Amino acid sequence: MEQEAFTPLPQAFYNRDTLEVARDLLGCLLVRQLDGELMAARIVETEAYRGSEDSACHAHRRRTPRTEAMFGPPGHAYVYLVYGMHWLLNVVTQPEGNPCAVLIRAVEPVIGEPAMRAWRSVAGRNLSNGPGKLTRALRIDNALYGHDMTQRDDPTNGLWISPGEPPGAVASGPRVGIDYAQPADRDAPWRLWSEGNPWVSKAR
DNA sequence: TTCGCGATGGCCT
DNA sequence: GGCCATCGCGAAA
Repeated sequence: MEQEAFTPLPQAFYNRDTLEVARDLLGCLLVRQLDGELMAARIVETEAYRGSEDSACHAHRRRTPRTEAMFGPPGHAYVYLVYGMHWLLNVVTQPEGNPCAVLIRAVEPVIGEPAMRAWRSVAGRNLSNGPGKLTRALRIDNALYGHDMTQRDDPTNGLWISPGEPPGAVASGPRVGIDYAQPADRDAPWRLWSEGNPWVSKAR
């Protein structure tokens, strides 16, 4: 059964140090199913956001309705809107109550690329080489806020991550767009990507 | 190819 | 009222 190849990563995978999860997610498959149609894309770029100790993390200051999902169990989705128009997908990490997450910043289409392009008609890698681009290609928005990505509860619709092949080499650098953070957090090399992969987002 | 900038809305002060 | 974990357009080169 082909579906066997797309088993969701278990909660234990996410219930670890956030930076380790961010690294280990590289090469894994982000899987989206809509009305039975399966789409999958390899994760090639992530960023770690490390809770109350990280001034770049949305949950750094206090618990609010928006960041509620980050305080929940690991393996659930934290989805939010940025710049008034782009949905960004994060996966919650660490034990419940510790508000950490990994932002998925770029993916490489593997299965169902035509379906992604049918929904989002842009040229080449613009399909999914950025955090707001991949959510549009895979049709991820606020409806998936708090979604449990460790289970397939619905046989025809869902969002989860399956194991994949680790990249040959992992590169790292400062995270994007967090100039407001404390210098130590702003400069921390917690953005990780598959070295040499052309689908990695371009730093502006 | 790169650069400059407008769009757009929820959250936080 | 200001600030964004961004994108895509048009212009310049």
